Amino acid sequence: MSSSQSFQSLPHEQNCPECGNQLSPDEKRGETSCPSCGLVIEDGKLDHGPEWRYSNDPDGPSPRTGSPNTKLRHDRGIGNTQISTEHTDANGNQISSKKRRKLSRLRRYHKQAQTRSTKEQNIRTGISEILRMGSALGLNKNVKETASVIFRRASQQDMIAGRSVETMATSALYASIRLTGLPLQIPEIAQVSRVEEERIKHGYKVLNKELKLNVSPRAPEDYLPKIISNLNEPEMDQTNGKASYADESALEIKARELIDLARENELFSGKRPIGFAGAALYAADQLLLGDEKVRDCITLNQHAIGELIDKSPVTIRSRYQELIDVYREESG
DNA sequence: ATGGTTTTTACTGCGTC
DNA sequence: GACGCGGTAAAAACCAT
Repeated sequence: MSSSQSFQSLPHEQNCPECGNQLSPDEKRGETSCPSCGLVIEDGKLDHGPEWRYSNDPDGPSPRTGSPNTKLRHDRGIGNTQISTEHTDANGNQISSKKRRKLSRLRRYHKQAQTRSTKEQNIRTGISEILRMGSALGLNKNVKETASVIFRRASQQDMIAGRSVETMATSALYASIRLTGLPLQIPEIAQVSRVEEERIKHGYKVLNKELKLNVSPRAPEDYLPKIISNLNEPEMDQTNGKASYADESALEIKARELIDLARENELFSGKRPIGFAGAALYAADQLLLGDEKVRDCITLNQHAIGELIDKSPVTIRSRYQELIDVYREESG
């Protein structure tokens, strides 16, 4: 199902999705926020590169050790520190029994600190779930990291109590997917989660509200590449050829045009965005073919599109009609 | 739970191959 | 006759409250 093409993230917005003002990056705090409404777009944008210098470059940063800071570990990676059980120090000298006792005590504290609270434990399992599901869905690191950040914040604000870690982890992943604009829907995520769809939906709602995630509604365009990439999948009827116009990019461009038109005319309210995406492709195909009745492609009929986006042909028809109406209006 | 809206289901007729 | 398409009424699903 997954193709590399369909999971690319969108370019970052320069303007606030909330109020439209120019965004200002705050280097010190490592976040990009809107000066007008205070919406934080990118939080914790730190340098996660290796914290050591490669050579004896005297101008380089002072060398620090340990693995790079990452949000994908419940303790951001610093828990990798180990206190050796060897009875010798770094130079191979014996350690006194007094010091050994101290070290053993430190070791114990350290271990406790790693998973001290149940909160930390929750974050640990939550994030490992996010990683598991993310990998199953073929998501890139950014999406998983964003999901982890959301999950961590949820935990810090005591939103996990009373809900299952699984639920909130899945919901955080879905929230991250929505923020990135990936064309994945809850049913697809539920397939790799251990949680029912309804719970994901609810958890996502809670996250959205409490953390003020400010997710914009789905853009129908986001679905186009995914649908198009499935148009000529091998599992589709082999007797069906390709479309007769030049290439698929023409189809996508036309479909985008139709969707833009629909947006200008405020047709989206209440309707499933994916329906517009499917219908726009259908309409684009019709328009591009024009009067050319003969075509070797029947993959783009209402039924086939409906199958691809899991909607009925009736829905395709309705959206198609709405799209064509504004299109005809526009072009006289 | 409820009520408004959208989507689906099931059925229709029409034109084309 | 099979197929694609358009329309419709009623049922079902969905969603905000």
